[in-house]
Amino acid sequence: MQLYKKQHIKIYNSLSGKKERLKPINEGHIGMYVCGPTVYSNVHLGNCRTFMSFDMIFRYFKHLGYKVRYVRNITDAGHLVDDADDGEDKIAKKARLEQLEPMEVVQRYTIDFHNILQKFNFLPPSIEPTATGHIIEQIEIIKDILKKGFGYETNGSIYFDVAKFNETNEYGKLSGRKLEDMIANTRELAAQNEKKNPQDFALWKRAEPEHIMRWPSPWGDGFPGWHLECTAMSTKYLGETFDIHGGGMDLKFPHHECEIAQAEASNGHSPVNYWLHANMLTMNGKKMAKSTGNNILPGEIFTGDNEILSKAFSPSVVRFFMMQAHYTSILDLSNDALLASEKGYYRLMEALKTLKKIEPNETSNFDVSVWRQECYDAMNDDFNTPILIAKMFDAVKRINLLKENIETITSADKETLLSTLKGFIFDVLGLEEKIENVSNSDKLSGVVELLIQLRKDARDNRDFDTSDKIRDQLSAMGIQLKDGKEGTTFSIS
RNA sequence: GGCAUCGUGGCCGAGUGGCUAGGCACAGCUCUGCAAAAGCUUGUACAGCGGUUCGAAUCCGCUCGAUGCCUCCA
Repeated sequence: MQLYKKQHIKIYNSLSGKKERLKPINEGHIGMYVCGPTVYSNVHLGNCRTFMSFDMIFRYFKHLGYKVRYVRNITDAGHLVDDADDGEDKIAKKARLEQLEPMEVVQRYTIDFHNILQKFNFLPPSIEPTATGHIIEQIEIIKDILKKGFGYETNGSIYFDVAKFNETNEYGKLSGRKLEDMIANTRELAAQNEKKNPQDFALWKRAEPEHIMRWPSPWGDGFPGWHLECTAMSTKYLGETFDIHGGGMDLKFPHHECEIAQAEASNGHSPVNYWLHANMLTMNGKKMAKSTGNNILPGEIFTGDNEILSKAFSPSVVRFFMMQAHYTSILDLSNDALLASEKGYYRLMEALKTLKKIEPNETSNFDVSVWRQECYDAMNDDFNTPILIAKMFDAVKRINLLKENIETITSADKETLLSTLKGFIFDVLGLEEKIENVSNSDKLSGVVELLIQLRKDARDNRDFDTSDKIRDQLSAMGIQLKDGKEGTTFSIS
């Protein structure tokens, strides 16, 4: 039997503001769309947190046995830099600055994006479509919206008529805004001459002669508006109504609001059953964003090459750090927080190694099945990874007690404990065991074992100068010796 | 200015009415030749002020503070 039949998930739906029981449209199947990156610069750590949250959610669905189609797009066109009326495409701007073809920019940063995600041990999405690959679909949606009377053309650009839409639908329901308030609070912007109302947004923009990224359309050469690509690609691959749409909190308005409007205008019904929004990663208490310069690149964490860091941190440590906070909470990055996570992560990994070596007994005094269900309960409650990790540490404590022969465990319970831990730590949380070069590791282990033996000999002879020298110098190299009842073991950090 | 969210012990961070979250750090003890590792013990925190309640970190109001969105952004 599939796990999902027993484990029932509640998720916080941004649209209703409540936790709701997840009921997929088709039993056993989940369709999920997440807004991907705009590939005009290196992906920063804040971006990674959002994608990591949805990677964890994707992993948990798969763990439960769901068949998931996970679509995460690449925005490689259509993102305007300035106000829509005199905007320039973000990709095209970067291309001009760097004297590159737009697609050269796209290629460079798409590769960077994939490299970073791979280091973080992300699972690839089922489909990773690009905006430029779906111009035709986008044009078709615009035609449909025009036909239904929710759009209008001005000088070769098409805009969405928000006021008209709001007569029959509710624009602003996702972000808790009312159109009247938005109108009352609109800032005075330069000439909005092409739009009927400032709230209207572009579905298609006319391309000026100097504009490099351009496609033909029934309204002349141009390029699609930013919000449209997600509607086009999610509809194409997941259908007019699908289960889950995710993205960063900052996309709630206007991007996701506009997606809802486009889909409702064109299809006549709501596109998404559950809206999920991942919260921001801050640094020094401020949002991380490319535009403000307050950001850190993943590569800088892996090398320690940033002024806020005292050392380098591995991708798994960063992942563990992020998983210790709930995805809907703001998380603040600091060197101290990373150091604390690193210690905890190593302790968890050590316990896992220890468990493999535990000799089983006739009885257990640890109710593994109760603990196991508590782990699922944590994840079923809106993917509460901090609670899950607390449960993992409950197990760590038990394992260390087993090591000390204070508690006992049966062979069957040991297997359940081990497989559950591995399932959550590696499959769901996506953490990785430190992978050492195997051949080097074998040789190194032999050398360390030899030194441990020499140290033991020295200690037996009460030659503590020699024994301490071995211990301290190994420690200085990052090899820690641990004296236990069953002899000495070591770990390499 | 408008709309949201949030304010938890030294640090990070769970927790929506009564029952020990967890991690890191710190202290004491056990173990140890001394350490480390591991185990045990200790911390009575919920921005402030009022209110509801037998009882509130948790509900309501106000104040203060922080952040996000309102313009590209995960």
